[in-house]
Amino acid sequence: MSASKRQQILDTALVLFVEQGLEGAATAKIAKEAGVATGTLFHHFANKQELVSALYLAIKGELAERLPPVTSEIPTREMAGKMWQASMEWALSHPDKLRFLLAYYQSPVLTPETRRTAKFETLGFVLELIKVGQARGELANYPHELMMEVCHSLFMASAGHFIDHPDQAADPEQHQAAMTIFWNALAAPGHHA
Amino acid sequence: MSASKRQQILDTALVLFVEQGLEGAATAKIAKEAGVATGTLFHHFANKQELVSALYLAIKGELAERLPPVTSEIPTREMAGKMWQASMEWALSHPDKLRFLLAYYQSPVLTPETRRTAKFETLGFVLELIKVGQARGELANYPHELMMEVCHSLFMASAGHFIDHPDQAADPEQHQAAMTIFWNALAAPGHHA
Amino acid sequence: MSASKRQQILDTALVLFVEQGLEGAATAKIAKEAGVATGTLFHHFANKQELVSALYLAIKGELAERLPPVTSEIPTREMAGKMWQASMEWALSHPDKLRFLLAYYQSPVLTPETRRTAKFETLGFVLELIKVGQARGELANYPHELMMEVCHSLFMASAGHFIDHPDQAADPEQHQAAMTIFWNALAAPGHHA
Amino acid sequence: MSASKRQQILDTALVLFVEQGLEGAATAKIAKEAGVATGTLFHHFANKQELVSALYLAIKGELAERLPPVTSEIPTREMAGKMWQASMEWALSHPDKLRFLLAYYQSPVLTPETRRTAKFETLGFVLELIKVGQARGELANYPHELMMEVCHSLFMASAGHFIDHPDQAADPEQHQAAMTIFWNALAAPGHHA
DNA sequence: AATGAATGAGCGTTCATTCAT
DNA sequence: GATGAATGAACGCTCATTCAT
Repeated sequence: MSASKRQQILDTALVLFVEQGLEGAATAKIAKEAGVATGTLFHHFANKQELVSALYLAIKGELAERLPPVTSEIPTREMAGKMWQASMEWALSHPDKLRFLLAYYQSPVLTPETRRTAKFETLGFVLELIKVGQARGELANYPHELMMEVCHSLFMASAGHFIDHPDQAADPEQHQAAMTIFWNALAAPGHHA
Repeated sequence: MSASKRQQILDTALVLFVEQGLEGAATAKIAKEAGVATGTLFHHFANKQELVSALYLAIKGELAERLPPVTSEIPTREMAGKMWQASMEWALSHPDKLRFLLAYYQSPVLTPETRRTAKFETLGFVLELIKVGQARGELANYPHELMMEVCHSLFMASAGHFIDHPDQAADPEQHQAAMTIFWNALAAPGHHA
Repeated sequence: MSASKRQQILDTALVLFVEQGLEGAATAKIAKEAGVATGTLFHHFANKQELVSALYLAIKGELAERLPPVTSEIPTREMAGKMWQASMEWALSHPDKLRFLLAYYQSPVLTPETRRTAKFETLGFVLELIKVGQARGELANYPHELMMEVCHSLFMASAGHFIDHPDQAADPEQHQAAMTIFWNALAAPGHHA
Repeated sequence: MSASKRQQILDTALVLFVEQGLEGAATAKIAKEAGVATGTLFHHFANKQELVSALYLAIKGELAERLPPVTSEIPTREMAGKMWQASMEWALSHPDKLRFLLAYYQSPVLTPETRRTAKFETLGFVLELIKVGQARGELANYPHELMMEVCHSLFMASAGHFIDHPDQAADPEQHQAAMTIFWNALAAPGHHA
């Protein structure tokens, strides 16, 4: 029961944070909506800030889990395509989670520490993929940090776009377009689509 | 004096919002820091929400003002390059303003109305540029909304990256890389760098 | 009006602190009882702790004001008697104030800083009196700090006793006894009553 | 183990109450620090109030145990001196306990009932000593209650003073002075030191 | 007896906003 | 227009206490 109460709180917090913002969602409201007492929330999370961080990391972790392992047995473009597709499928089936990441990635309420953990622990595979692609000459030789930012922002922007416009998300051509944009942004000369 | 007080409030609000978040920056704190009375803030802005919106639109407007007019007399790639450079120069000389846009673009505290105004009034020229580029066959024929999201997110991510890493911002090669990524993302086949 | 609200809060706080203890008297209760809004209390005192300290120092200061100036023109015993009487009169006409000092002098809720201020700023005259008396050979040559503690505790205990037992406070002989105890405690050999 | 848990709780409560005040020391904190579960504390003490009272009475009782029995076979002054010395030795070797008594004797958190029990059950011998001394003409004929208050307050003040100033506690002359003050305060005329 | 997760009333404090001056 | 004291609802959080295990 205890673990489930913790989870209920996280689930409810996600919905309320996305709907009403971090400050719009009072801890008492979250607890009530989750069907637990106010005190229970603070039994599981030392304070509201920690609830936000825990939620952020849980979501990033969940995304990371859904992704296929990086392998160099297939061309980088194919590998990147699989990644993109898996991520996008996850995003479209968990729109609230994507929106939460989108809304608070840059917010000052997230500690740099939390951001860092999210970046390196859960997105380490992106860096790996970039290195492999560069070694094979399939990806351009831009600085790694810049490339990671580009990966992150293009995916987030595309996913957000599709979530905001479900009609367009239903069109495979648009998905194809988004993936092509992503690939062309980072491909080495001669490897563009 | 009155007009200047309004501006003092906006200037102070920007700094405090970026440093401490929207809710971390109490109106009383903003007023005090700006050197005006609490009540004065509410003479100039009906409520806090309006202060946030006014600040958001003022910043977007300031950015729009710095940009060169869209013209079809030069190749799209050159035009896009000028746009990118002018935007980036503005961003790097106003890091707080960029960070503010970055942090609150996706936040639920901004009304959809404000977001819409920002998008169409101040970023209308981006759409214009896309249309011109597509007509000439220099830009790919992706859906306009998707392309605008990509423009926005790539610029924001790159500018944020350079502001966070001033050492890398000093390297012209990195700026070149960022621009190339931007161009390649949207260029029509055969027009990649 | 503003100064009076501050005073209303102090007056109400005194009563509630004595009746219900520091923690029993919620800030909201104090404000309500004082006829002001909760926020007003915090407009005048940064936090509850500061309200307690301000009250403590205000009371000590009020007592100090009531006392006659130390002079060496009369015998030490007479001088001490005047002090004692003036203090006791004040205490008996402000029983709540005396009780407040009594209850919180040793409490860990008072910062050492506040205690120190009370001791030296408002009770400096006691030290002065002791020095004069010793110079004249009328007071015993015990260490000053010990003597001050004795002065303080004998007065507090006696005043508390009389406040708890109004019937005994009405008997001049008992007051005489208390004063004699006080004098004999500190008198030099040969000067006892 | 059970009896020892009760004792662990009392020991820990003493330390935390003295350090952080009655309200600063949450029952959960006490339990944790004592190495027992929250619920265990409430098995041994019906509620927090009872824990405080039990602690208060236990300490008073411990002090009473250390004292020599009152006898009329030696002069009152000698008897009082033995009492004072035994009490002071106990106080100096249990500074936290003394401080606890000091801090909460006057506090409204202690029920009058507890205070009364402490006064008559554990300090009955003081009254006895006073009566014997008066019968012999060695102590002044002041009202008993006043004399008991004086005994109590002088001892508490002196003990507190020595605990706060260990350097002065090391000086036998200061102890002599404190005892002389105590005796002179209550001695009958002609019996002063 | 012992545990510790759960409770929810109540706390100290904040803060957007008002309004008399 | 400008001021800042005053407001009070709402917040994050605490904590004595309970109870199923």
